[in-house]
Amino acid sequence: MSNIPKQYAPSGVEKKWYDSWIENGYFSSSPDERPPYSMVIPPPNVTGVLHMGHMLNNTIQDVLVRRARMQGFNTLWLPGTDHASIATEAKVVNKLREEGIDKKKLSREDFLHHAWEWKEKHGGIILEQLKKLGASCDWDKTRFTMDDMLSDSVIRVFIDLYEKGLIYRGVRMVNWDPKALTALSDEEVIHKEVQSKFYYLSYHIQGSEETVTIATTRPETILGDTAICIHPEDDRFRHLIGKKALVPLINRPIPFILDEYVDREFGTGALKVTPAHDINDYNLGIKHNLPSIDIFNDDGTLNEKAEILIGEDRFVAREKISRELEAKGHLIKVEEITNSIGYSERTDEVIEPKLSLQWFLKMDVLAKPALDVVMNDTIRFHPPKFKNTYKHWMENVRDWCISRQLWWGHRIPAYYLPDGQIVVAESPENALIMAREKYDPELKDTDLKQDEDVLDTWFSSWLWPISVFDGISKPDNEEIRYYYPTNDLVTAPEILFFWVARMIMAGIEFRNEIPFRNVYLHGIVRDKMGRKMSKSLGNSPDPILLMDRYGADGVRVGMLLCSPAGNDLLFDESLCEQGRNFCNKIWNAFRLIQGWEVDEKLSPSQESNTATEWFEANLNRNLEIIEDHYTKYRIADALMTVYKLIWDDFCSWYLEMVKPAYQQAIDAPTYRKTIEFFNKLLRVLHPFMPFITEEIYQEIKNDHDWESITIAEMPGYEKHDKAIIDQFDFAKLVIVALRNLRQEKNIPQKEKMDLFIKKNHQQSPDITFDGIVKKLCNIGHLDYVTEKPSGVHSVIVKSTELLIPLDANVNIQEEEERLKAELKYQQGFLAGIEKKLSNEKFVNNAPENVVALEQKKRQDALAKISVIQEQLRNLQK
RNA sequence: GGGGCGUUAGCUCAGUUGGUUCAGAGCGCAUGCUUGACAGGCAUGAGGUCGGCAGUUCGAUUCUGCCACGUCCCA
Repeated sequence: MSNIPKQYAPSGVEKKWYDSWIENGYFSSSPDERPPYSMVIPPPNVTGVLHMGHMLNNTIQDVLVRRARMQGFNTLWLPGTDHASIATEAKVVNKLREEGIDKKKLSREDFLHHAWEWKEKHGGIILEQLKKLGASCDWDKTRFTMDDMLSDSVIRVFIDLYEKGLIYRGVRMVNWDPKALTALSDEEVIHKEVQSKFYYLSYHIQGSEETVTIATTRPETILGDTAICIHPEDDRFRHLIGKKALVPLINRPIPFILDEYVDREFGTGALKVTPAHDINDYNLGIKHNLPSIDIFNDDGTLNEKAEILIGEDRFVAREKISRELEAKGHLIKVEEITNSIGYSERTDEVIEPKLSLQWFLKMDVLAKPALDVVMNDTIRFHPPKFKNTYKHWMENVRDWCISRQLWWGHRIPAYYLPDGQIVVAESPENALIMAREKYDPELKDTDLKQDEDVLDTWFSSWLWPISVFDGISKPDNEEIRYYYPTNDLVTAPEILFFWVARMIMAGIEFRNEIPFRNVYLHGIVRDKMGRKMSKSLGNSPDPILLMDRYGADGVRVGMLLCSPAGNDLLFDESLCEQGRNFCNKIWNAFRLIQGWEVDEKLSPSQESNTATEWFEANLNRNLEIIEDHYTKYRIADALMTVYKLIWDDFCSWYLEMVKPAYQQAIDAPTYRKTIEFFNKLLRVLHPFMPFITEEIYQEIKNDHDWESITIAEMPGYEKHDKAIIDQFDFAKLVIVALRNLRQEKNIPQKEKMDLFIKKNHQQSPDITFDGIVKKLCNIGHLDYVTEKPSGVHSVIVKSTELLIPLDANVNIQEEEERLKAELKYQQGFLAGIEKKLSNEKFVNNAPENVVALEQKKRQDALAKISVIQEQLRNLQK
């Protein structure tokens, strides 16, 4: 034993086995006659580095995949990354700026050259990091959303949807990011409550001395005002109908309109209407046929339509115009209010609602079937509570703005003719052919101009489970037919709509089949104070350092222990410590067993036979429980069950039962049984802790076993004997009671003691575990008695009395108090049951078994009471 | 303002059709353990009116309603 270190050292072990797994191709998959188990990774951004969210997400996936592999499925976990238009373009632009290069001066081709260079250099970091975690992906199948195969799919899908009339181009109010200079989808806008100023401004009425006061948080937008709206039933403003107000500073006359949209209680009850810069005003503008004056440039500065403050940034303009309004007497007062402001998810810039010509995908047709398959459990969400959230979103879905004013991404395959006609085709050549056929046979290639914009990144991600198998372009290829639909998807609820919902839509639309059967939604990793982990707070541990410190196995356990499905998890490094300690526990069980000397001539003792019989039954019972947890996607519970099975049942109970005395040998049958148990336990544990289980498996496996635990068979549960488990549960109570007594009476474990057992109420002794009780409690003589001897201390377990002769005098008074308290509790308990049983309504209405149960409880209580009473009488003798 | 989700031990969470001595787990905490697998360990123990108030029921942590608090989404 001396040559095995006392503490498990993961560092060398993990690299060694990961390399070996890859070398042997255990994670590679190609279609064959076995049933498939497939899963696609939620592709991380190429800009990303591994954070705690990835750790959790990928640990869960790896657990599912490794288990499926051991269950004999042909398992494919397909890895990859997405191109992250906005984030990547921002990174590349910044990098170029640091090198003194201005993006605007580059051609599209040159810029893309830089972007690809950046991607090749940094884009694979995160996947490399996942290997350290032990991720059992098929790396040969690694995909990227801008690979040719996947890009083709995106373009084909765009064309298909355009031809179906689901994609259209239109002017809409979009969320404009003036920093990234692109439109964003609704989902990319984060609303925050902020303190704002509420400016009360008075407008002169044309041809009158009168004024009207409106309130706004954005005084600079008055320059785009085209009406003032009042409630039709608001008497305060009735006399103004038909007159015109003058926009301060520029004196543009604008009409009054009537609409019930106005909240009479809010502000002054008169609402300025700026259709170009507010979504609600925009809708009012359409309804009342108002002109729309867009006063902003794309970068958020004012343009010539504003008439004044041209070229100023919107926030500078706000300050300047408020001072000028005040100087000219238009500013009545300023209030502080909190309101909700939209920010760009990527750049944190305040979103400017902006009218703009964009490409949209109609959602209603696609959403309907995608909602149905979730509501009728064709696709199951785990936990199912997210069905509600999903439903709510799908029933209120709005058209998806899919164009982005960027270069990095899939360029929209729309081509404009000189007269503004549009053709949509997969290549410029095809576009030209189509344009000639449809519009003008004389057209030349230089007459066509391709749309400058690219598609939203999610417009490629939504195809991911299909496009990674080339299932769009080659719908009948072997891989897509074999691996699709995938089995499970593991992701976070925050991208339920961004991604999950859209994948479901795409699956149904393009394959007429759901993309996955189960969606496991895990929470967000937060710090232990409940704050989201972020770079700026610096509260996120570096996963790589964590794995160096605690081992990948330890960190995996740490992640999983705090991650019940669907809940956010408060991560604490001490959880990894717990994982590491668990490794050590297993390691030392290995040391113990490895150190045993085996004697082939010995036959097993009665205790060892009982122990193996019990553990076998107990193991199977736990395998059944674990199976049930997996079925319900309760990964944390499955792990905790294994954890307790190994630590408590195997190490603390079983090994202590069969452990030979100091410097004694163990008999061969018990030894072999113990190795067999250990082997099974390692296999059950392997999906959670792949490295240490392989390390030990390789040491204890037999010649006929699988060459690696990664491809070994996952133990299934067998029918087991429940009786012996119950017998042991009682023995356990006895052992704990005796240990407790030793501690109370200060009797060292080393000191042998004798034990008399008195069964009551005609119960006959069950001696199955007596040998084990003697061994674990260091009992000298164990005898059954019918009368209580004198000078013994007694402990009651159920209705059995344990009687221990003690040298020291028994403290009668203390004993009496203890018994009286116990008696009181039991009598109270009995009274409750009696009350229930004497209630006719209960006896008549409750199911038979419940009533029977209460009667049994009464019997037990009565029995126990009589034992206590007898003891009290004996004490007083 | 509208909606979703949640509130159980000091912390993080289980509790599966209302009924077992059912109020649980892990961690933490307390007390005691130095030879012989493991102090990254062993043993024992203490902690909760199941957010509040009503209701349904023979019986509610579990079902219903209202309220409070937290959190997320939408406007």
